[in-house]
Amino acid sequence: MPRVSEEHLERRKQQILDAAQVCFARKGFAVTSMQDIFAESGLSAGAVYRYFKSKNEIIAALAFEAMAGLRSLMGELVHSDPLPTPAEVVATLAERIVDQSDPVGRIRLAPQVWALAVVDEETAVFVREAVHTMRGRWEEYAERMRAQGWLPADADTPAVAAALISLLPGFILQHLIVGDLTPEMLARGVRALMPYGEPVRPNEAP
Amino acid sequence: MPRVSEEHLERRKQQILDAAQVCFARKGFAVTSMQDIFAESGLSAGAVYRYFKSKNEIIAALAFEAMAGLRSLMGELVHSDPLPTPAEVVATLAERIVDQSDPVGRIRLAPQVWALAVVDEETAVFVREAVHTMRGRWEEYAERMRAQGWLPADADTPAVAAALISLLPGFILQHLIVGDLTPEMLARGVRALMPYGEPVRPNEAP
Amino acid sequence: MPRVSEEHLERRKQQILDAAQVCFARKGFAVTSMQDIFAESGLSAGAVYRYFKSKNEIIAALAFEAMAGLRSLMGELVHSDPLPTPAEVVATLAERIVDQSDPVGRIRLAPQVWALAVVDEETAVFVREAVHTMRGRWEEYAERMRAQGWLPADADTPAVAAALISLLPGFILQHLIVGDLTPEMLARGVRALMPYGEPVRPNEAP
Amino acid sequence: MPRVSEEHLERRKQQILDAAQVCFARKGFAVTSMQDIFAESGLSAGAVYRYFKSKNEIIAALAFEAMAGLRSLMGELVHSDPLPTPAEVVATLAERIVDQSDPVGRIRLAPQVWALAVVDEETAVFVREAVHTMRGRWEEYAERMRAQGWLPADADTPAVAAALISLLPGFILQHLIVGDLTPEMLARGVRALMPYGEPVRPNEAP
DNA sequence: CATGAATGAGGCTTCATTCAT
DNA sequence: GATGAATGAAGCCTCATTCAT
Repeated sequence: MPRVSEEHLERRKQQILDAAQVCFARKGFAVTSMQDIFAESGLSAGAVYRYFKSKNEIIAALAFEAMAGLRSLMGELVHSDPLPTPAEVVATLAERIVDQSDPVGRIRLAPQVWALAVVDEETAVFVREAVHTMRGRWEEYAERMRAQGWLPADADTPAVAAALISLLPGFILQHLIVGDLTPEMLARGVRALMPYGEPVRPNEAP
Repeated sequence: MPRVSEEHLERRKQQILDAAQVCFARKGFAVTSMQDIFAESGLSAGAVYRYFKSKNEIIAALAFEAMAGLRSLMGELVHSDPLPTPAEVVATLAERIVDQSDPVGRIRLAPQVWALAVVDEETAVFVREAVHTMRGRWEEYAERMRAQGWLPADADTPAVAAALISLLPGFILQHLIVGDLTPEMLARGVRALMPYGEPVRPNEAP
Repeated sequence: MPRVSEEHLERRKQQILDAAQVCFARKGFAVTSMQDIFAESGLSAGAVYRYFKSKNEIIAALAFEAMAGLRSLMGELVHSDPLPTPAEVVATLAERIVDQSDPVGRIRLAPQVWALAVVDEETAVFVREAVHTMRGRWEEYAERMRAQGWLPADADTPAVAAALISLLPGFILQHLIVGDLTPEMLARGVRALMPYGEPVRPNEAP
Repeated sequence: MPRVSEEHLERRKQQILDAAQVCFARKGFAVTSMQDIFAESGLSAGAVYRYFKSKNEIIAALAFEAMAGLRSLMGELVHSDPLPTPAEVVATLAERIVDQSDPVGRIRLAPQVWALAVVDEETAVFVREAVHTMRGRWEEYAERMRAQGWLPADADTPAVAAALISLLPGFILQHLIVGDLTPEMLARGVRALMPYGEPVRPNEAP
């Protein structure tokens, strides 16, 4: 029978995660110290450790959130009607990504999580999970493309999904690190390469 | 053993970098300790510090090599004759990437470097540099695509380059973390989306 | 044990300074390791570093105290009534110095501080400050000497102050290093050279 | 049967001592590393270690030289004719000290040596030795003072010597650290306090 | 004789975590 | 529940010294 309300606990937890997120986005998982998180959250060491057993648990929670965020990003697009072109889908996603990449935005954690997943099996597990879910969404989309006649009847839709999904990390990195790639530009490139719905197909083989 | 040859020095430096590379690929920049590198290289602390002023300098050297490696990967492809389709280019690159992703392969460092670049300006500098060079190569390729009639005459080739290059990080991550994406599968997906050179274009707009 | 009293904190700080003082008096600033201080204080590394940011900060605090100690030594003497002779003043100061030169006495740090001040500007700053204050006191004394008729009316009292103050480092060093110079002996020498208040002046020029 | 001439060895040794002296004067014994000395001397590690068994041996050699230098400073003054007043002696010595306190001057080592002597018995040994020799010189001087009638017949000449010698460290420190005490000023102060040879004694006792 | 690469103990400091209050 | 002082292992790096060449 908890003395404090469930929501109080939840609020505290979120307060810690928010602070940690700011720190991690600023300095990365490794360089951020727990003391940084104490300071940013305004809580004491003991308080933070009441809600999270370890720094790794905070990282894991945030890594999970970051992946979940990416995953949820592409939820509804699949079912839009009429079927958006790949350029349109990509543009929409890229815009959402840009929205979340302010200095404290969740997206800034994505590259940290990927790097961690390469060397840490525990992290790899739910990155894989997130990728699989996302691929599922893209597969549905690829199937609608095929139904639309945008792909051959025998097209390998999982492969198409994998290819389309591959565009996103590249956009995120170019956006976060290089900083000069806009959603519009990406969409323009994709549209040139995959001109679905364009009045004239320019790329007929000779 | 003083007065050693220039190449001895170079060999030592490489010995250290190789050892560090193994450690970093295994545990990441942050978790790898200098002791790990001493042990892996078989050298003493003092010896390593004769060649590199700090752990950061080793990381920087390796990060640089990793980006340079990625960059050099796509050197000649641009000039192949006849012009390879995007699917072919991507397949070739993906194969090279796979070749280099064994436990000690340089590619395993790429995600670490990206993560670092997001929070460390110094690293960001040469990641940017590498991206710009790579984009240059892809732009040449995009221009050849246009010349070939695969892109509209007014196609935004820098945008096309940015879009195509975006595919690679996604492949690397899916390959390293999820492990189930092969070069062939990626190529299949790309070919379905960009069927240049196919006898019949299936995806005519209605 | 959080939320401790202000005085607890102060006590801890003093505990550390006391331990450091013992170590420094025994082995000098350079040879004393932080481990020595941890052991002597009975505190852990982390505890010590909670109160002092670095070894240098401990040295600085102690160096400051040592100089402040010397300075405060000669506070009241100046205003004694009737005016003590230089020999009396010097004897009194030397006695106090002897009192503080037991193995844990602050005076043992003075030579360390002087040595440091020669090569470290930061230390030099407050040694200078201490010297200036002390000279001020001696100048007041010199002025009373003049008023007493012990100095010519046009005597350069700052110069007299500098000369008198010069006797102290020499006494400290001879006491600490050679060990055979007592306050009485110094006073005897000074009295022979400056026989103020003696019934007969023996040193008339021919 | 040495392959190289005796004087070559001596020259090398001096070359090393000179370099070490520069380093020590600049940064102090503790902060100066052997690598600093290698660099300053232009010799290799092996070369330096051929002439000195350890860093401590270099310090000892230089500490000895520094004390010997101080000692030799006051050699001939004692026998000057006619007998110089204390103010004159002190002025002359102070001038010599100033001459040697340029950035690489031997005098800058004196405070280092004193500090070392307080904590290191080996150093203390020859500082004591130097002090004793110097006191011997000052005693001769004090005896001449007495013969001159400047001191009472029963004056404790060793005590007078100790008192006079005490003035020097104070001058050295004020000169090196505070920087505003000139030989002239010191002499003025001493003359006011010990007006030997002045036409009129102002400080007659009542 | 000289070189300078190599050693490795040990120095200073940080930081995730605990627990008495 | 909350606090924050305390812990101590471990990290990075320096440096006096050696010795193969």
